[in-house]
Amino acid sequence: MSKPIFIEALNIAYSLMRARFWNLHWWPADDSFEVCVGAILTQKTHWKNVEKAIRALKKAGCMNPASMHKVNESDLATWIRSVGYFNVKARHLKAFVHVLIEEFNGGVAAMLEGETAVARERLLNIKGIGPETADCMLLYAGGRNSFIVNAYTGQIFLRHGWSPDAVSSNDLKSICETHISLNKPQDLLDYWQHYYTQLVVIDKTSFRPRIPNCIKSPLVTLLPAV
DNA sequence: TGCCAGGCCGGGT
DNA sequence: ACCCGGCATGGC
Repeated sequence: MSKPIFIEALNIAYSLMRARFWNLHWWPADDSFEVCVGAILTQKTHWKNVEKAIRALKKAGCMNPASMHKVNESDLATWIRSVGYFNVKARHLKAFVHVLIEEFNGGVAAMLEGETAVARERLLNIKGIGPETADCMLLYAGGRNSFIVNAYTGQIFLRHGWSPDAVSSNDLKSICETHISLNKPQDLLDYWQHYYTQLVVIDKTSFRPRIPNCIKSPLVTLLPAV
């Protein structure tokens, strides 16, 4: 298992991000089912476009497990058109609600219960749900302690020298889950929820990863670049 | 105008 | 175990 160069930075970074983005909350949704739907819709997609689709689903009376299970896939696709990849995403939404209804009686909480690793594996077995989507569902809809690693996380960690290059997403996830910690475990959920949100927001506002050695992150103005 | 968003799947080496 | 094309609209 590879290790980060500068483990302390992971928790120090939180203080810096928190100071900058004070109490940034996520995930924007009315209930846990909507979190899951949003997680699938936002794959490689601007959240603005997801908002449109969510409004359309609500207008169609489809933003609940039972209705979404009943409607046909092509109707679903027309309502979520604005997110792009609407045909595949309609199929993935149907796959998700199928399991949700058939195995858990439509209960999102029930689906995300139990051993975290087991619940996560259950999600990953559904076509259209990969690591990031599963962890978003667990962390934001299920209130489970599953740290979310996405492309941004790796880029930002690499840029600051917090992880060696070529660290896999799985390794990065365990590194974070081991070292991004608190003395009070009961606050860990909130901590990890903020952490992911802030990393995404930082990257959206300040940095495009395709320029190598780019030093523009707001964190770098506070922490020396490695 | 062209580039790219809060990924994931399937098929090919 | 990686690598890559496909999926597709909308905003800047």
